[in-house]
Amino acid sequence: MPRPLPAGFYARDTELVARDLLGATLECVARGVRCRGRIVETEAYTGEEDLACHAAAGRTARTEVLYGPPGRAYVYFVYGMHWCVNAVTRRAGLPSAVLIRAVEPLEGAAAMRRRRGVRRERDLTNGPAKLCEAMGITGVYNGLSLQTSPLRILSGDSVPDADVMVTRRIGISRAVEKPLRWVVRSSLYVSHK
DNA sequence: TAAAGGATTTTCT
DNA sequence: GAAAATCCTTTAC
Repeated sequence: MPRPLPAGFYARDTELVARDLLGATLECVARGVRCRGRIVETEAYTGEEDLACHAAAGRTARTEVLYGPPGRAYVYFVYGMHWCVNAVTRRAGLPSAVLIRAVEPLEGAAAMRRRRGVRRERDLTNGPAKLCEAMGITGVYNGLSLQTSPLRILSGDSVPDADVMVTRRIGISRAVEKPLRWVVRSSLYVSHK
């Protein structure tokens, strides 16, 4: 049986955590229904100096969780309608996190279809807000430990380096300095996107 | 397949 | 007041 990833897993360099989260299992128990998905795409937000990271705005009510201990969920609301979920990384005081960008349904696909509406199977969870809607993840989970129910990340498959793509993504429109973000995804996701 | 525009509200300037 | 760690639909090629 898979076990929750230990606290030490998250207390490392954010890009490493993003890489190693591939293949792990995201689990959410909402309204008594358990959904599980295999993580296939992640994105690293490295800290205050990363202008694309919410922590670039400094310590505010919104970013408080980012400044807290690693291994907690940072769930934020964006574009007036979407939720997205992150795993907080590095020690308390260093605000950084890994955005879960896509999963492959492993369990609870029926509930996912119900929440998302009738869609092509591939469109169920292939985006950061799509997977939250599918699994029932909302702001009520913000700040919770990822090692305990209802929202957890469990050890999963190890993904060979050969099956991992790493993209150094540059740019947000308004910034003078370019922020750096690291997108990491498995070829399994790429192949059927 | 790609590009463009709208939805909708929180957040910080 | 502007932009946002997105998604969906429509329109064009």
